Amino acid sequence: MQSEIQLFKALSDGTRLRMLLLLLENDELCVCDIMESLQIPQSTASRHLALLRNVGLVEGERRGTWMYYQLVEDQNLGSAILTGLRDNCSTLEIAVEDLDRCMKFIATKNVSPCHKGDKQ
Amino acid sequence: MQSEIQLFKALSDGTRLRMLLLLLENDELCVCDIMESLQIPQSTASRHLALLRNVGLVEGERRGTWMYYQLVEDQNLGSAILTGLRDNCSTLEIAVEDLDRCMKFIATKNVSPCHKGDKQ
DNA sequence: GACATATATCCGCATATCCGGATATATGGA
DNA sequence: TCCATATATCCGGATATGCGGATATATGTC
Repeated sequence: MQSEIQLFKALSDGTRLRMLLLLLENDELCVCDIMESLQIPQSTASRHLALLRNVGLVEGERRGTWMYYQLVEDQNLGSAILTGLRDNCSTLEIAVEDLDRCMKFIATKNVSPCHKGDKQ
Repeated sequence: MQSEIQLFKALSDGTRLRMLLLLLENDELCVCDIMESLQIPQSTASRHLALLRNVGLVEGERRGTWMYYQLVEDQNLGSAILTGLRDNCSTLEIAVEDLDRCMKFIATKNVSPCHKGDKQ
């Protein structure tokens, strides 16, 4: 049952739950999207995403310098949990705020891709 | 989302998962049933059961000197997880062994209630 | 190849969790 | 009330986890 234990461990952290909630609302996000949305340092974002990937909740795909992460569909236990997580938590204030920052940041990127909007 | 975090924390421990698997197969169990089944000290059994109770996965009812624990039905996220847990883990060797010891111990108790079968 | 950006990993420190023996509490019976 | 049994809680030590700055790696551009 080690894999189930690791799955639940991965889920038992607020930062990682926020990441999953964000990915439930976005097909894919890169690391900088997530650090901006959750307002956390890059090393923290990357470390948590690596952990989520290790337990199979998330998968990453490199495109250029960016790593795009998305939820893994069709996981045994995981999918049921993610559904329940959305039902229970997606309207929480912090989740709404995260998503709001996310949308704003992505909109900025469309003007100037992944340069934090520092120039045109 | 603190309650969800606490729920997942409670689930991210092998001893507690084994307890839940055991309770999925038995309507109710007292602490001594569980310590015998899992072969763990009494303080460990009691501590983990208290934690499971605190997150609402389990409820306890005192009957005489015994505390009988059972799963809480109709939990939001919890019920879906317990179902998935049974599907994934109930046939694991350790779960089968735990259940086997449990059945044997309960049979012994029917001869001599909760005295570890040390006399008739 | 030199450089800039994006991401991953390393490291030390702070905090949380697990374990199980020792102790405290609760209940029933003599 | 005293005692035995069942359970709960306390405690200290070992291990695990989270954090974020520093550093390493990867990729694209010039």
